[in-house]
Amino acid sequence: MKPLEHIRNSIKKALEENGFDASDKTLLSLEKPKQAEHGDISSTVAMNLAKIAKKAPRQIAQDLVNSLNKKLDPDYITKIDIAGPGFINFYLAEKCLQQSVLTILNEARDFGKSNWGDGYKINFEFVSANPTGPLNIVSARAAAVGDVLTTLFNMVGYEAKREYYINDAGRQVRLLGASVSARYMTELGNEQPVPEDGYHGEYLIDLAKEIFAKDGDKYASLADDERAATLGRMALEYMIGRHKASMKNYRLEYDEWFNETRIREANAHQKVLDHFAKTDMSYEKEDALWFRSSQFGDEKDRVLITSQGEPTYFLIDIAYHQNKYDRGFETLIDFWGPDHHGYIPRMSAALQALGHPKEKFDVSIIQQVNLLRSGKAIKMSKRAGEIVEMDELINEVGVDAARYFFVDRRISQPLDFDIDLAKKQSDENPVFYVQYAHARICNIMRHAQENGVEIPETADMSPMTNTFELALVIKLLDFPEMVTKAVENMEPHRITNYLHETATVFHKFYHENRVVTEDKAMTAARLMLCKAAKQVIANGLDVLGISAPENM
RNA sequence: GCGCCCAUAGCUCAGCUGGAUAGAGCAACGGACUUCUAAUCCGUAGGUCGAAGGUUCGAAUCCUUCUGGGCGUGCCA
Repeated sequence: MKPLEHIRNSIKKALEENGFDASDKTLLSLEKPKQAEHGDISSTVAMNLAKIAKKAPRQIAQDLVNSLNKKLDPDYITKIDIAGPGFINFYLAEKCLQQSVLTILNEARDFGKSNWGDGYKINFEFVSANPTGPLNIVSARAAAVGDVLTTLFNMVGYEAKREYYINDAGRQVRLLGASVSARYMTELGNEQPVPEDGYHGEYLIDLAKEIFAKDGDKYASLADDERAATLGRMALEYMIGRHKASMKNYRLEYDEWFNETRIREANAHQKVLDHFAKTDMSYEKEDALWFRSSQFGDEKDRVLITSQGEPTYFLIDIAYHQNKYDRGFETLIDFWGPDHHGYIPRMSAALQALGHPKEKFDVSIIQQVNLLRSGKAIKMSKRAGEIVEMDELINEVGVDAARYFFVDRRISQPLDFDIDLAKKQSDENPVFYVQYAHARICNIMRHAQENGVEIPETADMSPMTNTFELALVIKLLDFPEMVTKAVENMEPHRITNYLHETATVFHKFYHENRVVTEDKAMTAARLMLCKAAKQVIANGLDVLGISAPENM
């Protein structure tokens, strides 16, 4: 058993023994004291109980410690203190930390995993960009965040899937067709303007050229709307293909690419309309059909069917979300761009009206990205081809740096992405700092082997006693805790922070302790410690989808 | 007007759900390579946590108001 688990279990039993309710998981959370003299692990449970129990926190702490002293294994804990207003501080036994190195290595790739989520099925939908143009920078951030969070949820025992919704129908697709058709005719020498609200990006000129090179003037004789439809389908396919290629290049594998057409062809939105009609959730006004979203806290009611008789995007989207529930997902989590936050109340309202509890649908807004080059913001305008594309950025800075930077910030925070920094191969760049720690460990291993020292499968860890070594183990043991916290708070940046801190602790250890020496027992123990550090850093980088280089 | 996000060191940000003396990284300055990679480490300096109230044993963290910034507020998607 790992020391944190042991402490947690013991606190739980101590709580029960003293007549407290121990079912609240948050009561059992542990923290690391900032000052070394406050021990290795600390619990605030006594202070948190003070209000409920209406007793002095130090008194509660004393009662708990009395129980704890009877339960704790001296192989794990050498001392328990009560300090300040009622902190309970635990001092870990050296032996316990030494053995923990072996535990980490034993769990290897599974170190960090747990069954906290209990197989609960969650659908993560993210990016879902319109297939009318290349993916932009915000999509790149959403992709990184969504991918990493899905990985984290799966690590702690949820059954989480990645999903991408493709809007391959509706008004914007017609506009795409009209736009590419205009570009195509222009290519043939019959200049036509791209519709005002169409897509003006250069990528459609390129596509028109491609079509012309392949098929010549084959489509010129078609009627305008027929040509727009035909070329529109080609453009759609081309764009979706590009989106898929971008994601693959970004090391992101979706479980599902879901076409809007599937909803429309199955007439799934009709079921939503029927349900709303039956439950009096909809009404007609000014030739349109409205949904009573204001009854669920939205500012006003929303249109389901326009006065022209067309289903709105909103209606189709409701049916799509219902479809996700129908496929067995218990909770839906969407990541949307900042321009969509006004859309949350109406979708939440619709799903509640369909009988889904409010908490079964959650949206996280991923804030915008500002690209910086030479310290200045790059203007990203959606107009007339000034889009800075996701692929351009990835090609310039690399997948590793891009993923790290996009995840290294709270998602509710706008992100400044410094292109120069991301490319820099120096200590200023956190990605290299972390990767370097991994490469450095690999190098120690190589050096050992070159000098005839075999990398041990196991070792007597008792020579490992100094503060740098023990500090490293304590840091490594914190990894599963970090993973759980990242999931609970939907905060993937905790993983990058953790990795950076771990790299720091390792570099300090490296600086103070020579690993491969004449002392065979010490060498073996430190090699084991290095292996454990390598494993944890690799696991963390793996969560982020970032490579763990053997040398740099 | 209303709604969402935000305000912490010169810059970029953490701050583990209310805890102990507010921390990193960059930038600045001063040190450490005959050593398993100096892509590293050590040290110095830098703060009225936007402002004012409130809640309590205790607030950067929770509540209210204000100031200042970003975004949104279609029978678009």
